[in-house]
Amino acid sequence: MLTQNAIHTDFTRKSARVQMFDSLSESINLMGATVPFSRNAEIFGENEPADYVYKVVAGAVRTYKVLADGRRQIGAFYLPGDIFGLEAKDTHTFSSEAITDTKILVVKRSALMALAASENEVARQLWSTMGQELRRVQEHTLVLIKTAKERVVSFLLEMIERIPGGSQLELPMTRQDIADYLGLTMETVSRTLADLENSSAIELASARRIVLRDRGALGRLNS
Amino acid sequence: MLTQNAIHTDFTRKSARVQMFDSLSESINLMGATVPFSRNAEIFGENEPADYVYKVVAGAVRTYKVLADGRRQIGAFYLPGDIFGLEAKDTHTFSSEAITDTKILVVKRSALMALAASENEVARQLWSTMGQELRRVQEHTLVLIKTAKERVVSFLLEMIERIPGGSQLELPMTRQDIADYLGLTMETVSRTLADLENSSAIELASARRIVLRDRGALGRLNS
DNA sequence: CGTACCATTGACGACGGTCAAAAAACGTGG
DNA sequence: CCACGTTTTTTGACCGTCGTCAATGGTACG
Repeated sequence: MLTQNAIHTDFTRKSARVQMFDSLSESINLMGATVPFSRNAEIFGENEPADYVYKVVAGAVRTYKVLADGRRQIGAFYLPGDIFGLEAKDTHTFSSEAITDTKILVVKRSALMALAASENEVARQLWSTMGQELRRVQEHTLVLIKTAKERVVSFLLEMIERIPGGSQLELPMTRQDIADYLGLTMETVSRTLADLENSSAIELASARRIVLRDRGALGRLNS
Repeated sequence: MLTQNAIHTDFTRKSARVQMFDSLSESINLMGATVPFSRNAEIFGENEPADYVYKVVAGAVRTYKVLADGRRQIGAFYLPGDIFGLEAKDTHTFSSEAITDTKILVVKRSALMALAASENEVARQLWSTMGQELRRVQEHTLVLIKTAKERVVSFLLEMIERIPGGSQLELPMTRQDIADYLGLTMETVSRTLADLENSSAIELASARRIVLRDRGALGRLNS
């Protein structure tokens, strides 16, 4: 993917006046090119060279791997503001796709690394971003040993934290995506959500619109 | 933990002539103090300040988290040569214990970071070590969505790669450790190993000594 | 308005968990 | 070095959760 031109931008002057607090994110804003991806379009593939780093502007992204027999594991969902595709080695370990029509900032990895060499704060935040990612994945392994109900609740609580909108949850992903993220089948996800609605912990306004009615109950169910 | 003195070493002269290929590991060798931990001793605890970085000299280490209801998830096993306890933030996310009597090199994180600031190669390898760790955890999430048999086979194949000794596998950890690493019960681990022996893919010389008899079969079972 | 795609619901069975007991391995001290 | 107590591992019986297969219902988009 990304065979286009348009990726290259002159950033030498801009990067000189990088902010001190969120300089990594700011640098990507300044140096990056905005690229649109339509629903289900591949952003990068497993084992492809990791020449770019990405930041979601609008929409949502999933990273995933597919096992030999077709089972798919979704490693993470990325939402507006999230940085992804950052690798220590030079190839991507996961594939990634746009979940909905999505706008993504794309920046050359080499440019970011070069900037990190001179701007200490950028280097520090690259390190910190990688660390956050490591924590996220570690937390995810904890979710994968829980029961189906606990996994679904964990997912809802994770998303309510990350998607703005109070107790209203507008999900961009399908039941199958949720299932592959949680190591369940979509039938089990669907049934579990129905259960949670029956116990009036949540309300399914529509399939993709979920209202968290009783967070206390959800917290208790989260193991 | 680690309230001792003995951690401080003068490394300024030594670090000046650090090797170029495995400088991080070498630096820890030079700067670190060797500390013995006996079987089941805690090395560091969850949420404790991450002031030190560790490298296994001899023995084996597990990192883990315990959920509210007592379920334990082992995040990783570390064997001689492995570096662990490296964090981006300043507290540990997992606890860690010695599996057997173990010797561990301990080095101040601040010292390592200071060295990284001047020695570019050390900084590069810190980055790379963190990246390897991220990959390991990502691979682990893939294991956690498989069937019991596949998980056990994955475990055996991982360990045969990491523990020297050809097809002979001398495991330092208990069935319970393996179970908590794989998200299974120890009964299921035990039964699955018995299955694998019945199909003559492996041989249980003793509980902790396993011989991989048919790697082709094991590879096929690994999904 | 029709056609995919997506989500829900039902029936059923298997995989792996739970509880319990026996067997084996290990370590310690007499 | 053996005997004994503790820990670890194995094996058995049973059951619940979640996966599978299948059909129906809902939603969105051209």
